[in-house]
Amino acid sequence: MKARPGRPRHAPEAAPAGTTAREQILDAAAALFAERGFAATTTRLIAERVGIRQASLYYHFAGKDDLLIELLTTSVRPSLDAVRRVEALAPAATALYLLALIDVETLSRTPHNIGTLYLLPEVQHERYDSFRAERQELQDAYGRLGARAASPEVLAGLSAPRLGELLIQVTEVVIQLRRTREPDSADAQAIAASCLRLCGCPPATIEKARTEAAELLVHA
Amino acid sequence: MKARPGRPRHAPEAAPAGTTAREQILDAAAALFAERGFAATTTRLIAERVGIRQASLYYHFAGKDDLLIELLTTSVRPSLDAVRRVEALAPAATALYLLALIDVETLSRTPHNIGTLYLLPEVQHERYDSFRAERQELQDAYGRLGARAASPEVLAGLSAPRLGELLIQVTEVVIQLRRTREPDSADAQAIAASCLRLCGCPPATIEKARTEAAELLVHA
DNA sequence: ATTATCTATAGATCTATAGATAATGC
DNA sequence: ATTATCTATAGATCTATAGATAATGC
Repeated sequence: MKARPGRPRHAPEAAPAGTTAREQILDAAAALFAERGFAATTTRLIAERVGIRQASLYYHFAGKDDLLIELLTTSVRPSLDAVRRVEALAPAATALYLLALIDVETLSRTPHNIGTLYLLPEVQHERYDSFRAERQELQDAYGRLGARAASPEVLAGLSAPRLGELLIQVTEVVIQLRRTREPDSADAQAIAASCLRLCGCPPATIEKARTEAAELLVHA
Repeated sequence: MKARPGRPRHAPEAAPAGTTAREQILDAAAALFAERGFAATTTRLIAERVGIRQASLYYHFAGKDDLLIELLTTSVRPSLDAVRRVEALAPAATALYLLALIDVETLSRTPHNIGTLYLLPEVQHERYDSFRAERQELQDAYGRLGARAASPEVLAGLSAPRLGELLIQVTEVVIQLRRTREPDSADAQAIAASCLRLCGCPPATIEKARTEAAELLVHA
């Protein structure tokens, strides 16, 4: 935590004050993993961006894998926290709207579009099981909320788990979107509304959810 | 094209009859790229799967990049063909439903879940510009059809390009879905219906689109 | 003669470890 | 003395090229 002693770096440089070496490394790794993928990112590249030598990474992390694991787990956390805060709310349409909104805002503001990491092929490996399990929790929550908010005819053609897959997929459009532009709050509202629409909620319900969600956000 | 002469392979083996060496290589590369990503797939691994030596790949392809380029371009083609067949149809809801349906079925049946390749970080590189341009065409078509099918209140909050992003994102849930199970035609119908619902189409319109689309598919 | 493969290998990485060293803190 | 870095390097790749060779076709 405290960053004090130790031999100085060869590059005396631009270390943003108040960040530990660990944080600097994770940040550099996040940027590179998101941009070029995991396998194509070398430890040398990460070190260069931090301003240290390649071998110095190993003082802080046991290997490249550990970097990705840490980045992945800290990235779902905020969404799962949002689930806990939101799930008990009624009506379900409002809860779902709010979850989508928070999720999209989080993905929008995360440095280096970290959501991209979910898409890396490496994440399918069992080494990252526990991350995928957390992600599945989030998806299940979307499924439960969606099923509560959905009209009966929608549910006839779409089980809760399938709904969860669709809804999380809709919110994550923001990851793709960030590749071409900076998402704004109109994007977030549009995405959250799309979730409800996909559930078959009528316009009045969506409008109500929108205002109630805005209300709830102010009070938090 | 003809596969005849040439020194025999060291592995006398299981080459599926009627496939050229080129095709065998592309197929092996597709499977590996989809499973482990581009950078993590070595030319040796591809060659092993084909049953040839690593260096023999270079007789057929100039390098790894060319493999990915060829796989990507042949993978959007069918969807763009579907756009041309479908775009002029009326009502727009039926056209959109049909496009989504064809697209989902294509992605469902493609060997090795090739859609996964769209998600590879390498594809962001300018080397793959022309693929991304074709992909953008498809997205634009979704946007145009969606805008024609959407209710006015939906369009108030969502421009055609944004709608395109959302709709293509919804259809591509099938890529994620294939990672855990074999999608069936109920999945395809549910996804196509979700596209219309997201556009704010009322249930009656969706039902009509579904039957009309089925009708049109039989006649093709 | 032509073709499709093979063997061998150069040159360029890349990850991770071993051990030295330049700071601060006590 | 402790800490965080450094230098140096082993060992394991990986891509791509050069040139040889085992088939078929003429």
